[in-house]
Amino acid sequence: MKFESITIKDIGKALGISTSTVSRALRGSHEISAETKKQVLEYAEKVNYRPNPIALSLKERKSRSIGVVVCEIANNFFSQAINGIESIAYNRGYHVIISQSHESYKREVVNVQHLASRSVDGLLVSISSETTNLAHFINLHEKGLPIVFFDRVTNEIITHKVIADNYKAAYDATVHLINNGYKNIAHITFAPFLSITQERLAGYKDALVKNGLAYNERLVKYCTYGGMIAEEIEAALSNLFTSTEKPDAIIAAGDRITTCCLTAIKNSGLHIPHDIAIVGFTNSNIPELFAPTLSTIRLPAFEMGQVAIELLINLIESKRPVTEFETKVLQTEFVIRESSVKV
Amino acid sequence: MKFESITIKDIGKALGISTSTVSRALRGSHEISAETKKQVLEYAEKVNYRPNPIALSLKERKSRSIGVVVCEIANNFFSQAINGIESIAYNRGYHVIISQSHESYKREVVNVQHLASRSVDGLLVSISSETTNLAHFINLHEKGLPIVFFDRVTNEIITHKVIADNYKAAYDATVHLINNGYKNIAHITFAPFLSITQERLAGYKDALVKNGLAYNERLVKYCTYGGMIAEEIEAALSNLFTSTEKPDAIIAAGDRITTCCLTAIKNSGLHIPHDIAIVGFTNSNIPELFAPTLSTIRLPAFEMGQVAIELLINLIESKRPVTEFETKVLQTEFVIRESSVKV
DNA sequence: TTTTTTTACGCAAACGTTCCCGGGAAGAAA
DNA sequence: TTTCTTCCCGGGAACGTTTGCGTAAAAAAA
Repeated sequence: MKFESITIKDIGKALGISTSTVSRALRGSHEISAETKKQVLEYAEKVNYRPNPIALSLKERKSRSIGVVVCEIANNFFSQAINGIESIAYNRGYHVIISQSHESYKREVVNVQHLASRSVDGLLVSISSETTNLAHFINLHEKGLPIVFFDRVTNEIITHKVIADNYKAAYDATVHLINNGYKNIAHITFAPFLSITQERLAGYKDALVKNGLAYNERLVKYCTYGGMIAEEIEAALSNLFTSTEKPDAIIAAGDRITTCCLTAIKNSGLHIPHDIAIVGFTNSNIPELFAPTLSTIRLPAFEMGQVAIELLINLIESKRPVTEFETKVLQTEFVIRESSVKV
Repeated sequence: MKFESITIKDIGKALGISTSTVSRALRGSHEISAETKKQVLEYAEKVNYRPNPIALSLKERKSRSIGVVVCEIANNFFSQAINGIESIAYNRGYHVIISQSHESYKREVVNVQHLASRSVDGLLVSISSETTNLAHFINLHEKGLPIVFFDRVTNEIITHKVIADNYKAAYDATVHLINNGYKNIAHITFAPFLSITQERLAGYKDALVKNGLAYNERLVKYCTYGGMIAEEIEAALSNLFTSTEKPDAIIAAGDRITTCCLTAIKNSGLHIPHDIAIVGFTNSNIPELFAPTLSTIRLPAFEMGQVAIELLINLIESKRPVTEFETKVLQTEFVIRESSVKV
């Protein structure tokens, strides 16, 4: 099955003029007579002519499309971020091609290569939790492909970055729990190499220390697969609860981790927040529907997406090589609900 | 900023052979000597040659990309469906370009036109709730662009369709509520023109009638914007609760509608399931975390995506025009939890 | 040796577009 | 009348590939 469409050549033939004249008329060149222009424009309108973007891409060596690399879109944070990305990209005439790594290094590499070979003009990336080797990004970046990282970023590549203030978020959440009388605060988080993990861990640590509590690394559990695998989180939890230093509070670092924790706690018969408190990093829009209602740290996902795509498009459209890069830090939103306040 | 890459011309020049020879060597043509092939292959590998897909698209008049038109990806059903779509598309060498209508007819039209002009090879569509005029699809379809509808389908276009068994789902849910002693069962659903609305409504009606209850149209509320606008749902609810025929149960037709109903009921101080029961069509993966746990009808989103993309790719790759179309009906999953069972 | 076949490769066109360059016609300046 | 501008427009190359056709050299057959 094929899908024929009208070309500039067809118009030229129909009107008895050359393709170059048609092209120029369409672009409103001054060196085409008003009469010819009118004729071409009218005919093009009549036959509903649409320039072939593929031919244009070939000629201009750019595709007006940008690639997005995230772990998965079935995740509140990323789907909201993609909404932000799309809202801007569309207006600026760019297409968005989304690919999911599912937290797998291998798939990330494949996806990135695929996107690059599809000639995307730039990449918007949130690194997978399995990724420690960044060669696939570095290669492309060195060849001149504009890349902007968001949320899960890296210091190994000097470019624009957009992150949330994870340090402050974790700090505030920890202080909040301490102020509510919790003393054994666990932190269930992503893979240790991820920037978000490190930022949050730092905030968590500092809050503990500044409030006279010791940092206990046995209370920190890393989920290498970022919660894609429920067993991983359950293992972390059972490990916590069987240890001698049982936590009385948890800070969960992600959407899945949070819901998994809630389920596990519920199944274990513990009472929230009496036996254990929980604060979750989640962009769920229904934290009030949980029982008890869930205290959350919400990332500015939509805005992060918007800022990231703005930066990327600026990079793409910049006439001269950009040498000054910035890291934008957006504020998170901390909403205290029942799950972290003892009654 | 631009991003140069290696072409077969470069390879030819480097090896002192023509581009056609390089092309043929790369494709493993039999009319190229083993020696030359080896040379070319090795060199291509060495410089990391990647064929330019844009040039290929131009030549073959297809882009190996397919467009997906949904309401929004920040929705469990659609993000799961997209996962299904991607899982297949990737393996078969297709790119997926996602666009969101946000339940707006205007945006749907713009998106579809945009996708078409980007030369997608086919379209996977779930119609927006505002859409009553299908001209934008009919046009493209008549020009030969393969389209497969899923979830929200239409009878105005003869092509493959993939839907859930909405009739049975609604029927079963209604019967379940009746069996649990509920008599005034309300149905809060999408726009009346949507196929899913009609299918569910039919199941709901038939279940009532077959169980000796009268169908009361005042208990059915339509949300034209499919729950994108919370006020719409709230209005429907307050309308229901202030009427003389107060419902004692609700069947909510979508993700957003369900959560919105839960919030509203919670705020109104009513007790679920004592004062009012609720069953929701939702693909949320945390219905157990709600209080009370939520009885749900889950659509086979992932499978629907998979089946739809399979059908679409078959259509695209079919040598001869396809005249036999099918409508696949997949089964839903009904899980009864606390919200619909009186204690 | 001559003729035929096979092998291995190059040329050029095509996909749809833009844009440089060149040139004819008409009008203006000499 | 001749020369110079100005105004319009067409030819053709280029972007990266594939592919039909042509052909020189080598191999096989005569």
